[in-house]
Amino acid sequence: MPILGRTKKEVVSEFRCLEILEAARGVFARKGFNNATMDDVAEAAGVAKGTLYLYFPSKREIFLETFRQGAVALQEEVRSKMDEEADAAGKILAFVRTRLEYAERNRDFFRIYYTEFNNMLTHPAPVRQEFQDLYDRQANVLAEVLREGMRRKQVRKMDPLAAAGIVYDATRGWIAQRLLGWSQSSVEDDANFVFDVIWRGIACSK
Amino acid sequence: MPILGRTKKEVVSEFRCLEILEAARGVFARKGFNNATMDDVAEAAGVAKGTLYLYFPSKREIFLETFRQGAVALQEEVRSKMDEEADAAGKILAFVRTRLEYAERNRDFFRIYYTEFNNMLTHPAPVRQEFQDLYDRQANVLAEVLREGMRRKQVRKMDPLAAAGIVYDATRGWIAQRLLGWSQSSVEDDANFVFDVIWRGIACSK
Amino acid sequence: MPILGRTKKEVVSEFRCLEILEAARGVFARKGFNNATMDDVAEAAGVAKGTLYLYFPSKREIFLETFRQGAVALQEEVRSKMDEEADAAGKILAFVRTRLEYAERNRDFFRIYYTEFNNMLTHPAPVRQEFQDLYDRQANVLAEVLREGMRRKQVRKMDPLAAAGIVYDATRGWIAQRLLGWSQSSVEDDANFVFDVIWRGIACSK
Amino acid sequence: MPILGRTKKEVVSEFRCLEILEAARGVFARKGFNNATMDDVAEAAGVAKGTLYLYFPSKREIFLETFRQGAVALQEEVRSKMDEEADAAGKILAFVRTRLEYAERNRDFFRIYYTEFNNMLTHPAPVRQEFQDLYDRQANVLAEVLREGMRRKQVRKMDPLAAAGIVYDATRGWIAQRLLGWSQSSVEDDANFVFDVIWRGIACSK
DNA sequence: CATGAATGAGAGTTCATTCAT
DNA sequence: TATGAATGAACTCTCATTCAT
Repeated sequence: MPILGRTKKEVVSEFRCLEILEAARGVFARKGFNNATMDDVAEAAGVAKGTLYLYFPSKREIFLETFRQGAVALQEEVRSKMDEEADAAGKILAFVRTRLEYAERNRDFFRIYYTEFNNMLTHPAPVRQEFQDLYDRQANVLAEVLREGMRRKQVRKMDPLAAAGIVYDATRGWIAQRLLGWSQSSVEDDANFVFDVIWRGIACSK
Repeated sequence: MPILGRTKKEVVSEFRCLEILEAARGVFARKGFNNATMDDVAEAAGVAKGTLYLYFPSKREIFLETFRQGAVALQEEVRSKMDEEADAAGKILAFVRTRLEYAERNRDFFRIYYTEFNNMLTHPAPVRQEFQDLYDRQANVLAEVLREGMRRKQVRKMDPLAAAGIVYDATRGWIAQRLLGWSQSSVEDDANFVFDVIWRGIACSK
Repeated sequence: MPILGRTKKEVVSEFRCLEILEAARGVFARKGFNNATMDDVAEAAGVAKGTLYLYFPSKREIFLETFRQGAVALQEEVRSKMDEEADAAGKILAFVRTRLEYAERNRDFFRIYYTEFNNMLTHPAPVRQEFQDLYDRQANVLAEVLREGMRRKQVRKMDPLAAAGIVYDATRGWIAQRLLGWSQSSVEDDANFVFDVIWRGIACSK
Repeated sequence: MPILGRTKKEVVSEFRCLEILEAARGVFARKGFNNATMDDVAEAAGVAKGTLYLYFPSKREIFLETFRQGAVALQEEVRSKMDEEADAAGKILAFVRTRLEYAERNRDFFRIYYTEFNNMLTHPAPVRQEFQDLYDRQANVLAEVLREGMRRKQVRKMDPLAAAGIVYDATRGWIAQRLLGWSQSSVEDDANFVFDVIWRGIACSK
């Protein structure tokens, strides 16, 4: 008896999926993709090993979904926060701060993100495109902001995609440092610091 | 008949070691640590599997040595180029440019560097310290340059280690982009661009 | 639906365990511990190699269990038969005869027992104690019987443990000879012969 | 220039052989056949691994020679001591005592003897006969002594080979106990004890 | 003669995946 | 739908033996 276009079964199934992904995220973050076993995931999820294969076709796919989920959520949160801001400076600060905050709230995801992102970009062709798209979209949003900023003379003339790359990398690197416990400051302070340096780097000198 | 304190055998042995590392570097870069097998390495090196174990005690150790070698060489090259420069700006540009150049010449090493560096930092305790030290040393050199720059009023007052982190990450990120083929510019141009943004970000505004 | 406190699964699992041990016993008896491979055992048991590791943590542990099983069963059978007898002579005859009979019925076990017992006593520390205990217990039972016999003037005054050693070794040696096919007599006759010699050796001369 | 039918080369070669066997005996005694490596043996002998193969065709053959040597020496010593005695009792005591003494002086050999003797008897056909012969010869000497004793009414009527087996096994077992450190008595006392029990077991009751 | 670097078959063990229940 | 016992290919590492020097 379909309700709101979804049967009860579908709801249960989706819920199970999420439970598994939640558990998997923790396991992958703790052990890394290769050292995590399906037994680990099954145990963490409280289901039998075989059950995992009812919801996902392979270990790799669980992993990727775990990753996708976090990446999409991150991206949406970042875009939404950026949208609330009016100018380039505000948007870029929002970009940096939101990512730092998200990382703080989703350490498991970010640990995966850092340990496996490059892996995925460099090695096995099949998934590569999907994640490159994810990056591209994010970078393009940033580039668009910068382009607009240039039009308004707030940002220096430069390759917008290149500048986006620097914003991205500086943020990314800073999150890694926080994850490794190398920063004692608040997220707020760190975000402001990174933004400050970057913004001076790309802003029109008055 | 020892020549210059080394017998012929020692020379041959060391040469064999290097051959294996060379081959291993390629394999690890192509497949990643976990997916590379000792058979792969042996075949690439043109020796039998057992031979690998005459020169290295384990797969892990081959990998680490591969890594160490590249990291140390990189560090030395960077430091030497920085030493040739007189002031903070010159030294930082040297830092960025030398790393980009080195990456260009040692793509295999950098592919490993990116895919496994975080892995090592986050996961298996035993080696962690060694590679953290490597990073620390590099970061400290950079921080010292910045500190000196601040004293001379060339660099704004800020946490030198934090600033070093940004220089480091922006460079690192840029190299990744080049490795992924996302930049069409010359190393020279890219280095100048990254330096330009960073330097404006941290320099004393006139 | 648990029956008698055991689910069907547990029964099956235990049965599988026994199947594997049975097969392993044959393999180890035929080839010895070192020359037997896990492939051999798996094939003999009619399961895949990986299955062995569902039931036992290592080759060594399969072997030891194989051994333990036989040794414990032997010991219990011997002790029970000895208990049925009233005096030292009867008990010692029971000791000799039961061991010979058991060996006849469990040739595989005894082949292992002879080829690996000393091995275990002399070489690898970890298991040693367990098997030494097994021997000690058996020897002590025998010694106690002899002590009682001395009290009743049926056995000559002598070190009971030393005498127990001789009973033990003579029996052990005789079993080896039977296993090697060097005796044509019946178990009964051989048992009587060994007992006769030993008993005259240790009994009080009238 | 052959002297006494042997060239200098042959003498050196034989000496080298003995050195290797000496070293091998220690290694095999300490680690057992399977766990001893040719590297171990080479190192203990102070030669290169390849050299071992100049003198022996295989690891197995070194081991067997090690064994043969000790077994033959033991047998000769035992036979010679028995020959010095006039009657059955004296000869059997000589048998027991000489073996115990030899074991005391050649612990390495006996450790091998016990850990591998059965191994060789039960498992790999090719060598089996040789060592069975060794046992047979010894047992036959003993049986002959007993037969003569029976003729002289010193020993009870019984199967001489069977009785020889018991003498053999009791002695063998006792040596094992000494090797394991389970006896505190002197060799002399132990020999007398074993002889005493056995002799009463087989002697004509007056 | 002596060496020891090189070999490669083969060992024990792991684990993603399947499938009968 | 859920299970988990079973699978077997693939892994790292060992070591007796060979052979160019």
